[in-house]
Amino acid sequence: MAPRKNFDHIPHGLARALSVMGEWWTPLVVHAIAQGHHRFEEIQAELGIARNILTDRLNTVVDKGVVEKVEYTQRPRRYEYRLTKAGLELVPILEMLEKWGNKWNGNNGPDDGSAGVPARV
Amino acid sequence: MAPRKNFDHIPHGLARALSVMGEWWTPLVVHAIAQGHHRFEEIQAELGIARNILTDRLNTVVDKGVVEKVEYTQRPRRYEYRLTKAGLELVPILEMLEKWGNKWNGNNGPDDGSAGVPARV
DNA sequence: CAGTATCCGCGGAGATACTG
DNA sequence: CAGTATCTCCGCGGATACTG
Repeated sequence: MAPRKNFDHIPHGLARALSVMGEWWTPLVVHAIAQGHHRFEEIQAELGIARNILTDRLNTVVDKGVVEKVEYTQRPRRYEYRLTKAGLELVPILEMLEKWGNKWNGNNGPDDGSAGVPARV
Repeated sequence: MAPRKNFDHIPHGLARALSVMGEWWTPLVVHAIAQGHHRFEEIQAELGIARNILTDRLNTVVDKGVVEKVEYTQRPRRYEYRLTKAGLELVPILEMLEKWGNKWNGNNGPDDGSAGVPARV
């Protein structure tokens, strides 16, 4: 059934948080914004995400209350994206995740060190 | 293209970590194991995940070096799943995520409080 | 009990072209 | 510059039946 599942029986906000993570671009977008990339093209260039998807993720993230649009000129209506409080609080978590990712680069090797996945990508 | 993307230009372990998160069941599986559910059926029952997907996620997670299979009887070869060091280090992060999810229950409401996503499902 | 095998739907993501 | 609109691909996930 893919996301949007019935998480009810899972007694965790984790599931809720993961409904955000389900779209794996979302945290990257949040991270990019946290890095100071506030405009559409900036984020797009930074991440190399498809434009339509970026629009979509931005909506998601605004919807979730993690990011808000701030008008920065109104002649041609232009917005930039800023983290909300919720978004800001997500950042350190993303950073921990990042550190974790760097440390165990997708693989730790149970005990021999040879082990699995040699960087799938 | 979905996961397995070319994350190379994204200078973060975050992307790496997210390749694990891409499958949104993965963290839930890790969490379930951390909770003390070490056997297939336990995890399956706990999460309500489809069996084939569970097999798949379990493989992913073993592959990533987050979980390891431990044989607990060899007459009928039976394994249980235990977190590796990498897996253990992931747990507190999941917990932060969980707290975050609980706090901002998928929405904070930019300023009105009515806002978005009222539990999509 | 612990998986494996099939079949299928949905939606996330990519590429690209177009608009204000 | 900041999106929107289309179209397609494909992998995640669900359901279910089968095997050791």
